[in-house]
Amino acid sequence: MPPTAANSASQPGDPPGTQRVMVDAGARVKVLLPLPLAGAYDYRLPFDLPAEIGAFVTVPLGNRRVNGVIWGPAGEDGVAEDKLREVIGVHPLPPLPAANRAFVDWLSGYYLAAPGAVLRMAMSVPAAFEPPRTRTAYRRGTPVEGVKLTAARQRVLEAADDGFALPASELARQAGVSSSVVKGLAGLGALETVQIPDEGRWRMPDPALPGADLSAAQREAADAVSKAVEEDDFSVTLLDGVTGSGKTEVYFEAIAAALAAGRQVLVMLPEIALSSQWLGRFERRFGAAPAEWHSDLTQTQRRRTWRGVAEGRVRVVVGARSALHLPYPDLGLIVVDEEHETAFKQEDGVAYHARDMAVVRARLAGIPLVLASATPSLESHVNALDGKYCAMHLPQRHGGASMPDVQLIDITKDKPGRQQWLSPSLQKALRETLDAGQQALLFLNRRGYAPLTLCRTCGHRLACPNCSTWLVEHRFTRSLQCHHCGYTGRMPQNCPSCDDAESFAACGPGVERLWEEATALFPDARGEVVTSATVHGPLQAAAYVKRMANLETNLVIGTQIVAKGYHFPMLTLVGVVDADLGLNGGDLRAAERTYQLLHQVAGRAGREGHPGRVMIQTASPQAPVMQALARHDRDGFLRSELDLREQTAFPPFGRLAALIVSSRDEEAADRAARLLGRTAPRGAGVEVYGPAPAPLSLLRGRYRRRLLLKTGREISVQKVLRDWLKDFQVPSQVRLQLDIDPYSFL
DNA sequence: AGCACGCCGACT
DNA sequence: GTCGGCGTGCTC
Repeated sequence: MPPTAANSASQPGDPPGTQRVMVDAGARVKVLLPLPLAGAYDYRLPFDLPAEIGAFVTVPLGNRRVNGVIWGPAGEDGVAEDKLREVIGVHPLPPLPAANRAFVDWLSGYYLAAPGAVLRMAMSVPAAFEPPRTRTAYRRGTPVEGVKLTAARQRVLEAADDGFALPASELARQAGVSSSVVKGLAGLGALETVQIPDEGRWRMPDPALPGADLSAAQREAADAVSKAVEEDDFSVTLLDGVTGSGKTEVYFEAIAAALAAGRQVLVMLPEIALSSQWLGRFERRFGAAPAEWHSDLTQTQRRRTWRGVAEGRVRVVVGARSALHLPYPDLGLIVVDEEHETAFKQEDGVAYHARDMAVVRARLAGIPLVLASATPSLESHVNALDGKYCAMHLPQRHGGASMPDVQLIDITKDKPGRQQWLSPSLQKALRETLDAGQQALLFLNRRGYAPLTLCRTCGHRLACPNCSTWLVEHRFTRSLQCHHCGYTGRMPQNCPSCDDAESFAACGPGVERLWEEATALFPDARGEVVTSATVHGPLQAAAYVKRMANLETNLVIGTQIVAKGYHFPMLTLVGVVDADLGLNGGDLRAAERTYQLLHQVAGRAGREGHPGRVMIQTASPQAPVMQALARHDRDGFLRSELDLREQTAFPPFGRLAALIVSSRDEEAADRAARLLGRTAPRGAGVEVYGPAPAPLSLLRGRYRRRLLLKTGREISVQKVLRDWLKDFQVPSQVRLQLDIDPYSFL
């Protein structure tokens, strides 16, 4: 290749969609490193090392070598010549696609994060840059005299006759023999052993396989999203339909269209680890499993998938937030299922919202995006109302199942007994359901036995040593836990304050305590507590699903992990024990989240001919969110929430950014926060609240102060923040975190 | 993020 | 006297 070639579209073996833009040989180049540095560093590209923009390279940094990406030409006016060092090597990989590079820059600019910190998410697999591991494979060798040709051996040699090297197991499978025959032949020299790269084999999902029978409404929506895929331009479709209305089948048709066009597809699910039913449906529809991307993968799986995506061999990725950063050379469609889920908001490291960034990624790549939800977020709902998103409604439950009857129970009137949490009417309904041989679910979004333990003698409360929170008693594991920092201790015998024995009183219910109450009331029930601790990982989830399907369990007491995913036809009663739980805390989205969560839990009740009923225990049955749940009036609820946000100029009618100042030294955190408060920007459409102690004023041993910046919709919070912080020196031992569009107000 | 440099406590 | 703690600062 001529080293000065300005452009070349692609190279042989490149995945489709690859654009290679060469950098001048010998030129200065900007190399972005996956480190939290202010910007890209300049390096010299050696004359004998051709490379293109986006190439993955190794460069020297201090006394070590790091991998990075050529971000572009640098010009001669960068860093001093005597500091400039040379690029060491170029990795034999397709370059990071232009859309990915633009995405890194965009995300970094929007969330005010170092571009290298964003790139790090795209380069999270160090092993991907190392030469592939090899595995032993077998192919035809030169014929050897004196080898006894049994029938089995004959078949193996025939299977190997095409000259392709195959692993022993694969060759044996083709020949219909065991792999010992293959290894035996290799030992005799009749087969040649070679080392082949261990790159993983991906079966192609087949879009031509027949899809599900679609209702008229589904057909219309499926046609719309498939058309969007064929138009191959940026668009957002909001698929809005209740649980069971068949959203998945609809967007499967969009996936089929993208696959038929030879493009890659990304499907984002909020909690991929618990989505085995989804994976099964995909495999039945397309005849092959998608590649998974989530935090439970091994290093080897990560390497294979990362490279499979980069080299275009992986066609469909289903993953959590981080799947957004994989180096797709030819992405043709993104689907975000359960788009309202707060799990899409990443809180640690770079704080970003994966659903919002999926929109950006689609826009930068010029491809369609499908958002699916039974309870769309207010933001998406507004965008649909404004015509920015194309809204497709799927009105009915597919297959004729009716919506469950929702009944509000006023617990101030229909009172549970002392130290009890099940109201008489919910108890009665449970009795009826169990007697009818059906299943019931009690939902309480609180792990453990009791959220607070205090000493009856002196009033001392058991608190976390690292956080301003109460410790939660877990009786099953006989421990005390902090649900924020992971602190675990043993339940003390005596009060740590007054040393009185047996003086502890549990306050309030957790699922374990509810289980105690329920099994005392219904000794015949086959009850089970389901939380992230008791059902951890796909195996335990599958075991739980099996116990439910076989009616081995008929009473589930669970936290929010039972809210989604699984459908059990005999589950006909859902009891929400404390519907008001999520409404405290002054969170902007508290009511919205409560609606989404409870609607989802309610959707567990009744399916396929068994009508379900839902009983919601609340102290404020007149609250708009409770009324909306009872009347199935989602749109009315969204309207009232929207009005509220508009009056208060909160998102999406205004913009928010949070500044969290934290330090192990409380005084230092206070000083820094006060200084920020004094230099806060003011002006039309700009308001700053605080500093105030953050809702968790002590978290993981750090004291936290918080300021909130609120601006009008037309004002860029990023610009205001940049101007504000331009001259602010963050003191040592103080950390300043920025959270643009904060969700959690903790 | 690493890694070196640098300035104060307990050890071969 | 050194070994080593982690605070601070730099890496093209």
